[in-house]
Amino acid sequence: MTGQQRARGLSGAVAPDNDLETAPEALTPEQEAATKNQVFLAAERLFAVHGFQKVSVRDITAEANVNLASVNYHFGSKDALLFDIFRRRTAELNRMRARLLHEANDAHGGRPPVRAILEALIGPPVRWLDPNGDRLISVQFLIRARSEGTEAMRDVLRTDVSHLRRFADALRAARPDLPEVEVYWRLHFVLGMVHNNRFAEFDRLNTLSEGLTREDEIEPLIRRMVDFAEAGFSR
Amino acid sequence: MTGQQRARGLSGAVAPDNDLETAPEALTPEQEAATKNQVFLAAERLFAVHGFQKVSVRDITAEANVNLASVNYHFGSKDALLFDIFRRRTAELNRMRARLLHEANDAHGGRPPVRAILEALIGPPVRWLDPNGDRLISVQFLIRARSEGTEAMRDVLRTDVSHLRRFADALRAARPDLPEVEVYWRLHFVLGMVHNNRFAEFDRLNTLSEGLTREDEIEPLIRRMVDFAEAGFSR
DNA sequence: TCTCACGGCAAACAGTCGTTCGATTTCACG
DNA sequence: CGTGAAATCGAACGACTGTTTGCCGTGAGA
Repeated sequence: MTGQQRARGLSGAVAPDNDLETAPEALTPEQEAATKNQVFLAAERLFAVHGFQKVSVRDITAEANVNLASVNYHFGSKDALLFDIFRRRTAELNRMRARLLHEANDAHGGRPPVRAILEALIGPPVRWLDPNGDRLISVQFLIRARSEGTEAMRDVLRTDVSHLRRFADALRAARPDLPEVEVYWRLHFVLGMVHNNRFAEFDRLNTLSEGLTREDEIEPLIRRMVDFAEAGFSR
Repeated sequence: MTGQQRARGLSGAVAPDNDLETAPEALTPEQEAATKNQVFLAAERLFAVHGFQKVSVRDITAEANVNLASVNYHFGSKDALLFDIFRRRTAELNRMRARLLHEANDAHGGRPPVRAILEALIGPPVRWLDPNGDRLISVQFLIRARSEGTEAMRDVLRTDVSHLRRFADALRAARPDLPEVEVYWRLHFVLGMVHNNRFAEFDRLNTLSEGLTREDEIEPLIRRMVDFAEAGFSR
């Protein structure tokens, strides 16, 4: 990111003809309460599209139309803002996955088949890819966090596997005939499939297939991924 | 990356007791010819481990024990150095894959089965993961380039799919019964599996499996990946 | 009406970045 | 030995980074 313009407060947007009035341009309640949220959303969007290191605090505050100091005032630091976004989105995704896994447990007497487990694992992050939803940015952010995140984020990713363990346990229960280590490897492969759903990879796939692939058709994509992964588990 | 020490020439490493001699410490032939190569290798190693934006030119030249200006003198710019590494390693990988695909063609009368194609696609980059080899850094660099690369690198990745097209064509020939679009999607899934083989992901997998998974056993890993992918293509 | 904590603001801070400069050294070649 | 091109050197440049500072306007509660 190169050309950035000075972040200006909302009062800077008044029409230039009422200079004498100099009305303080009172902020509406939702506006003044929304500054922190505007920063949050602008940062998530910019980070998701351009990457973490390439987006400066000035880029964020300019995009959010707030003052430069807002990031440090509301979040403490740029890294803390990053971690805040990461933590919230990760929690949302984990909650969604856990609920689907729980439902699969209920529907299958505590022992869901492989396919139901994979649907709970793959479905939520892929459903977030829907361009008609408002989650596309969030999932791109999370995918990026995996390779470009701060030290704190990488620590969480590396050490906090409690959520994944529930899926690993469920898969082991569904395939007790399989050596344990094989289950872990196949889970790793499935996660690789999911994490590969970046904008750039879709672009490349579209170039290769000459427009045949349509990543905006979400449910068919989920079905394809679950089909592929289930087949991978079938032996 | 924080603490960097001033890059010093090789003459700075002379023993301190022969100050009077002040011999110019003549560089051996391989040393003087090696400056560009030292920069290349140091940069590849640092980029592979820490990421592109986090490594400064000063970090590189300090690691390579050369002068700060060497990067710009020999490569033009930091981005050009990055692109040079990317281009060379990509060409090597593509050559290796193409050779295996060619051999598979010869061995199967021009129409290799899915498994042979997948082995040519998966084998080379995973074989580079061997910690006993000298390619581990290169493959980690290439994986990182995929999400953190410069604009020029992303352009290449997005538009130059000529190499992948040979694999897509081979897979379509091996599975003429399959709708074309399904082949492209499954190829995308396989590539996702391959690109997920990062240090951080292995760390996470090891935490999850409590040390059961051994990513340094290369051939078993290749077999697992090909098994999984072949099964995914089996329907 | 006064008070005060809160949030927004412009400006500056100290540090790091990639890159460039001019001088010096090196070394093959005549 | 002398010459010139290539390579290396220390030092600096200007731009950009995240963060901090001091000031100001606001509005709810005493």
